[in-house]
Amino acid sequence: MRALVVEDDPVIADGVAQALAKAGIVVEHASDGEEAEHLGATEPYDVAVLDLGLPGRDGIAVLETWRKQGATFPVLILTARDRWADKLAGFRAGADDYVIKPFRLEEVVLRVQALVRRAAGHAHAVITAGPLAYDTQLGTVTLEGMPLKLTAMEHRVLAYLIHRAGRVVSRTELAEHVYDGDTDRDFNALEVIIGRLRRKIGADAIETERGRGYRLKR
Amino acid sequence: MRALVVEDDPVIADGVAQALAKAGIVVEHASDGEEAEHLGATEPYDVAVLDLGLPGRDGIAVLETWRKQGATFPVLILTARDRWADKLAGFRAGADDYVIKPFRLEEVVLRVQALVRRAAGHAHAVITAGPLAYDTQLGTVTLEGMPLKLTAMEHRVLAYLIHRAGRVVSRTELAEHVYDGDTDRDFNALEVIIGRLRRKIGADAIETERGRGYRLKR
DNA sequence: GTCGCCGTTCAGCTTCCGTTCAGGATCATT
DNA sequence: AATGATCCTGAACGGAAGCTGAACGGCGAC
Repeated sequence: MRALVVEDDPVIADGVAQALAKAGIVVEHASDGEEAEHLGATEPYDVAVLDLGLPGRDGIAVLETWRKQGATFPVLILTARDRWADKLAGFRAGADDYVIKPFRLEEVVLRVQALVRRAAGHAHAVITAGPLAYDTQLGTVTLEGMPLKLTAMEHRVLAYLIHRAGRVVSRTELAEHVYDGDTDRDFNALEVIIGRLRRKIGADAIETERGRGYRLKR
Repeated sequence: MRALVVEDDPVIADGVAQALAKAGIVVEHASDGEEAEHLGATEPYDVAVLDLGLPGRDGIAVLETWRKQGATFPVLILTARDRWADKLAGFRAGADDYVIKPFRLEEVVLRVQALVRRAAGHAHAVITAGPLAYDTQLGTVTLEGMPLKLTAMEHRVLAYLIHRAGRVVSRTELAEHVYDGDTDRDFNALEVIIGRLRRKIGADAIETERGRGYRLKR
């Protein structure tokens, strides 16, 4: 884990940094808005701790810049100001949590960990097989980055093959996983699906192991 | 979006429920720990608001049970107790945020929305999908900058789709998140809503994945 | 009360795709 | 090479999935 701490007061900055480090987080530090903007927009952090009371550039403006540049890491805001308007502005700018000074270091660590934990919950789970990539979250399959247009049945078959890429999958096994329950299994239906898939993803992507089943090239 | 509010004080429960409802969130309510445990473990909520001061079963225990059962929705904890130990225990048990009583209803709504948004993987308070932009705090949707006039139901459906933009959303999933647990679900009602949405935001914005669901273009 | 809005229901229709069929191609075995 | 088994494929069918216009009915506003 990698965190950016934006804080001009060296005492607070040091305290937060050490507390986070003790929790196993790699900490980098920016002491003014410009440096913060640059680092946050270019480096891949997992979380940022941002003080609003910066000299010069406003913390909210820094956050807005980050978000405009496409940074998605969660941001915990530190502030001495307890005013409603600040909270609102912070949330609107894309902050994820708030801690009011003075605070306990443990609280900051806990909240940072909570943010990281939740943000990690949607790391994209992508399974690849050769030029194919199956995004389990989006429910889409791409071929060399290009999204494939698949029917429901084709999708089910290909998804299963990708999960078992490199292994021989018998027709029986395929049918069991692709059809629910007690459908009459005529393998010819599957053969047709395989054929249509081959036309979409390349004829040699799915190999036939005669008498044993199919194998998707890895 | 669908939220579970766990709160034994009917006044607070009602206030929170109404505030969330006004923000377009479907709210269900549990007034004791047992009911809360059961609902949270079986129904697919997008967020839960949990009071720690429950009669009988402890709120922390409820949360622990949820997490043990694999519930992943974010949890906002309400508590009158401002003691450090409670916060710690709450975060340990898998809470995502904290609000101390007495609180402003707006703050709860704001934090709930931030949690939902973050849980869906969005950093900024304004979520965009193609020409659409959804302001999670104002609750407004714009199409190429022009504000859209949507009915309550259209709003709920579109908001959910925007949170899941690019993903295939099954009719079942959609129904589960825009209706409360008691309503009979006839997909045809959803089809009509989708049709009306398409007329407002463009026919090709929402793609039909036959046999799998809908997908809002990103 | 009465009016208007909106969520739902219904019926009819269109589109799509999973399956079937028949014939052909390919392979293993002798 | 012959034969039988296995697998492929183009075409077509039929039913399911989804769309839509219209109308109903409930509910809140005035």
